[in-house]
Amino acid sequence: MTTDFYQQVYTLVAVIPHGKVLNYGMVALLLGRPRNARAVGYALNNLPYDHNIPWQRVVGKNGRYGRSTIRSLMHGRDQQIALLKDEGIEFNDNQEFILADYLWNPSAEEVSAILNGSSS
DNA sequence: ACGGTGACACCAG
DNA sequence: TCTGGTGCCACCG
Repeated sequence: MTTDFYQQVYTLVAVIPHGKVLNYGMVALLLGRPRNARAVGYALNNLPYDHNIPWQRVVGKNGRYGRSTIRSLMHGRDQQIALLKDEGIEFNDNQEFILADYLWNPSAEEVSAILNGSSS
C-alpha cells in the first residue's frame, strides 16, 4: 500500500542484477521522472521493514557518497561499500569506483515489462 | 492547500 | 578539484 512511485522504485531496484548498480538520477529517468532523483532517495529512505531490496545497488552519481547533503545512512556508507565489494565491485583507495563499469542499462521495453509485470 | 525537508544532480565560482 | 548554491519533485505535518 505504498504510492505508485514508491512501488515503482522498489520494483525497479529489486531487479538490478547482481554486481550492477544504478544511480539515483538513472532510476528517476527510467521511471519517467528525469529530474526527480531526490524522490528516489526519499523512497529508499522509507523502505518497508520486511523489504528484500538490494538498496546498496543504488549509488550517487560519482559512484560514491560524498556530498555534504548526505550525512549518515541507516546502514552506513561503509556497510554499503562492503556489500558492493562483496558483489565484485572494485573500489580504489578513495572509496570510489568507475560507475560506467557497473552501471545497469536496461532498455525502455525491459523496464516497462518489469514495471507492468510486478506492480499490479 | 502550503511550506519545509530530503539515500540527489547540476552549475557557477 | 572542491564547495556552495540552486533546481527538482514527492512526502509529511
